[in-house]
Amino acid sequence: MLIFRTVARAGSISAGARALGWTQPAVSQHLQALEREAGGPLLVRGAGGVDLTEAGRRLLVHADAVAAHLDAAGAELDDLAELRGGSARLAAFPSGSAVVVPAALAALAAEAPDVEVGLVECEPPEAIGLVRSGSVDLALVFGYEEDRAEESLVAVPLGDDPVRLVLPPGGPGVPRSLAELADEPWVAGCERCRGHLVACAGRSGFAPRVRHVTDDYVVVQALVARGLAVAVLPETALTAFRHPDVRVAELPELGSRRIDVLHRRGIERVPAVAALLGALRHARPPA
Amino acid sequence: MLIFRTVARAGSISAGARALGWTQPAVSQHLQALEREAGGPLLVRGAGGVDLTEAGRRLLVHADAVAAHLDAAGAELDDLAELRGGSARLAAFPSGSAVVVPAALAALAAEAPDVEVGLVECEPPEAIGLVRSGSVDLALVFGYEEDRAEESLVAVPLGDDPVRLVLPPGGPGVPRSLAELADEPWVAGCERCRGHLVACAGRSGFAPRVRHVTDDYVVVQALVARGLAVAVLPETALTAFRHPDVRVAELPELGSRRIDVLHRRGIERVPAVAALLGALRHARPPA
DNA sequence: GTCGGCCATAAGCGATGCTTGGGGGGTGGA
DNA sequence: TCCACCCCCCAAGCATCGCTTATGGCCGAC
Repeated sequence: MLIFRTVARAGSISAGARALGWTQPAVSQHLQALEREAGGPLLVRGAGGVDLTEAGRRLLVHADAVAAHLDAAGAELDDLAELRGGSARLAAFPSGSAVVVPAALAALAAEAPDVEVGLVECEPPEAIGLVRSGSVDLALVFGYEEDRAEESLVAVPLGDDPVRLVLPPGGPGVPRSLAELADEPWVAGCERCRGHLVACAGRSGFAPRVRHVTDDYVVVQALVARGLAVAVLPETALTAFRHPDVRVAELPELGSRRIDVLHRRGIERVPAVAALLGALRHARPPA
Repeated sequence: MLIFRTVARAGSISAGARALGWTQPAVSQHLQALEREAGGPLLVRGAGGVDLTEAGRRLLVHADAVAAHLDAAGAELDDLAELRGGSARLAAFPSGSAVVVPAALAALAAEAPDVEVGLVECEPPEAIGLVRSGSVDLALVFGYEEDRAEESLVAVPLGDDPVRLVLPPGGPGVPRSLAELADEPWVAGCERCRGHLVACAGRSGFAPRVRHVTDDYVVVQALVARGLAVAVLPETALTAFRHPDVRVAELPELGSRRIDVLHRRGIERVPAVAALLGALRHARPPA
C-alpha cells in the first residue's frame, strides 16, 4: 500500500520504482497484487504514466493515513529508544530509597531528563511481588546469606551492605564480639533483619532478647540513643540517618546484607529500564 | 504490525498464533523482526503470556489506527467492486444522449442505484478529447465508413444507425435514388455528417447545395417541414424527435453510421464503468 | 517431582518477490 | 512517415523470505 502511495505521488510506475530504488516490474507486480486483493483496478495505465481510478483515490486517502501513523509510531519508538521519553517504575526498601535511589535518580535525570521514574517504597517481599506482577520494573532489595535468592527473577548485585553494631552513648567501650552483648535488650527490624540478628547471635551462642520491634531505622536509633537497647543496622541505614548520640561499631561476625536489583527476565532491554538500572549500578558499584 | 496487534489482544504469542491460524514460531519470528526494527522490546515474555512494554503500548495505539484504516479501505473498495457506490462519467453525442443514454441510465439506476453517472453532451471530436484526457470514462460516439477509427482507444461497437432521407411534406413521392435530389437545397449537420452526405452524393454524381447548416436535428426537421430543404438524419435522431410534417424514406445508398463507445484501455475493468458500459450495450445491442 | 503451557532456537523447504530480458503500445520530433 | 523514447506488461531465473516441524529451556501448578 505504501508502494501504491509512492506510485500515485510519482505519477507513473517507472517514476515510483525509481523513487523506491526498485525496478519497474517489481513495482508493477506489487500493484497487480494490490489490485487483485482490492478486487478492481486502482489505476489506469495510460500514456505517460498512470491515473488513479476512484478506488485508487479512495485507497490513497487511507494509505496516507496509514503512512502517517507509521511515521508517528516510528518517531515515538525512536524517542523511547533514545531516552527522549518513557518511564520506569522502581520499588525500593526504605534505606535504599533514602540513599541509593535519590543518587541514581538524580544522575538519570541529568542524562535523560525526559525519562520518568516512579518509586514505590516497600520492603523486599512486597517489592518482589510487585516485580512479579509487573507493577514495577525494578526492585531494589536486600537479603542476607541465609535468605535464598529469588528464582525466575534476574538479580543484579549492587554490592554488600555491612551490618554495624549500634550502641548507646557512653557505654563501656566497644565489644570485641557479639557474645558480650548476650544479656542486652535488642531492637530488631523487619523479619529478615531479625532473622539475621538471631542467626549471628546463635553463632555466638546466645539468643537475643528482642524487646522492641521496628523496621524504622530512625526509631531504632532513637531507642538506642536513650540507652533502651542495642541494635544492628546496615551501613546504608546509618548513611541515611545517623543519630548524633549513638555509637557505631564494626563487627566482622555481623556480616553484611546483599543489595540487589531484581527484575523480570527480558525487561532489562527496555531503554528506560536499562537506564535506570545503569544509574542504580553507578550510584552503588558492586563491592 | 497486525500480528503484533493480534498477539497483544490474545495475551500470549501462542494464543495469537492460534487466532491467526499459524504456528507459534512463525509469530514469534515476526515479533522478533518487529522488535528489531523498533529498536527495543515491545513485549516482555513472562509466565503465562506476554506483557506489553511502554513501547508496545504506544505501538498498539497506532496499530489499531492502522487496522481501522485498512478495514475502512477494504469496506470502501468492496462497496465499489460490488456497485454499492462509485461513479462513471459519460460523454455522448446529442441524439445518443436523447435515446440510448436515458435508457441505459435508467436500467443502471434500477440495478445499481448507488452508482452515480455524469453525462456530458458533446460531439464526437470533443468527446474523444475528454476520454483521452481522462475527464470522462466513456464516450458514446458515431462515425461513418469514411471516418477512420480512433487509435489507442478501445471502441466497443453498439451497432449501426442507418441514415434516412428527410423530405418535406406533400412532395412528389419518394425518390428511388439520391441523384433525384441533386437539385434540391440541403440542410447539413456537423462536419462529419456533412462529409458523409457529400460522399454519398458524390457517389451519385452530384455535389449537394448546402443551404443551411445545423447539427440540431430538431432544427433540421423544422426547416424540412417548411419545405425549405431536404436532409438526411440518422434513425436515432428521428427516434429522439420526429416532426409530424416531414416524410422519412429509407435509401440504402445512404448507408449508416457506426455507434461506438470509446474508452481508454483498461478502464473498462472499473466496476462502475463496466456497469455503465454494459447498460449502454444492453440499451442498444450491436446490430 | 512431574506435567503442561509458554517461548526461543535450529533446520528444512516451499513460496514469495526481486531481477534481467523481451515485446507491445503510444507519443513527440526529425 | 519513420524513428526514438518512454511507458507498461509478460516470462523466466534465482536468491531470499517466511512458514513449518522438531527440540530444548523456563516457569508455574498439581
